[in-house]
Amino acid sequence: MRIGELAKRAGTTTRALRYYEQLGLLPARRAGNGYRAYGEEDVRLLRQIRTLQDFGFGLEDTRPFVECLQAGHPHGDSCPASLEVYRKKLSELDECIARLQEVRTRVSEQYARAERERDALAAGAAAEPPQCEWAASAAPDRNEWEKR
Amino acid sequence: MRIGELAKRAGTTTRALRYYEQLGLLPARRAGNGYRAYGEEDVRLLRQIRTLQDFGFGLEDTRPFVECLQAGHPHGDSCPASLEVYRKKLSELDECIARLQEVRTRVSEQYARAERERDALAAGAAAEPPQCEWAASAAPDRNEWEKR
DNA sequence: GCTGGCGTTGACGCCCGCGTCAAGGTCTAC
DNA sequence: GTAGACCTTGACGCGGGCGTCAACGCCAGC
Repeated sequence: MRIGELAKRAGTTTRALRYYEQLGLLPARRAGNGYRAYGEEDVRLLRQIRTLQDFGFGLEDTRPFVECLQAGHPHGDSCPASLEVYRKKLSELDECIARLQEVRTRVSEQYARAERERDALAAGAAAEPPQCEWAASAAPDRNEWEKR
Repeated sequence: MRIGELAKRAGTTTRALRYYEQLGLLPARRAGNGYRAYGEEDVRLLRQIRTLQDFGFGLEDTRPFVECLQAGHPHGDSCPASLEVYRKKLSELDECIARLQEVRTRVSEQYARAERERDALAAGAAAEPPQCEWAASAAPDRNEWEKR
């Protein structure tokens, strides 16, 4: 199988495959004409990589899985190093989720406060609706709360 | 106030300030010698930027807040455009958190499965210690990872 | 023999928010 | 006058995962 077909079968691009080879993931044999030559096992490797990427793993994090498959194990996660990556990623995910939830809380607090203040202003304006101009200009200048 | 002092007071660096100016956030007056000159109001702008950045806002997302302050409003979020950014960010956060939780679930499933298989192998190895090779290779090919 | 579709390597581009260096100008203190 | 602490602009680097182009080779079909 040549690079184009492998890319198609794994749902990626030739550029990505060459990049993986450059990283030392997914090395390729060469045909007589210099073309890269792949086999069915490379499809598995590649699918393993893509699956982990979908999970947000970086390419380096996929390396233990790939090496595990290359070593002939039934799954990419049949090796201790892969399990270790799982554990690391799970704790990273937990940390990340917690951080995002904390941020979400704080942002929504800010949003609620800002809306309350906006509504308070609108209510105040509605309470004393049509005011003559000199009265308006004599009132505390709403638009210039900031002294410069 | 010159750039170094402003940076120190806002807890950032001169490089960041120059970058903000380049983006059109935080423009600066110039002193006679060409040095950038800042006032107290710039401290407020900068603190607004830094706060939002801590929330994970991109610099462009902070622009409405900064412009709102520059327009003389009491808070960076006193303007509709800022509220709109809040809303957009909240929905982005929700989406992101949901995605991460989904991923977390799937990764932990994979992890659990991989550990079960490891333990099963260990138990099997302990139960029938020396097994012939053809029997080991006849193991059932349990769930494939994923395709896509 | 020519076209077109594959393949090859190499190199630069992108995004974002700066860090870091280079080569110089300005101001203060001794 | 000179050290050193600040300032200026400009330019390149980085990380991750490729996209995209250039310039060329290989091979099948007409």
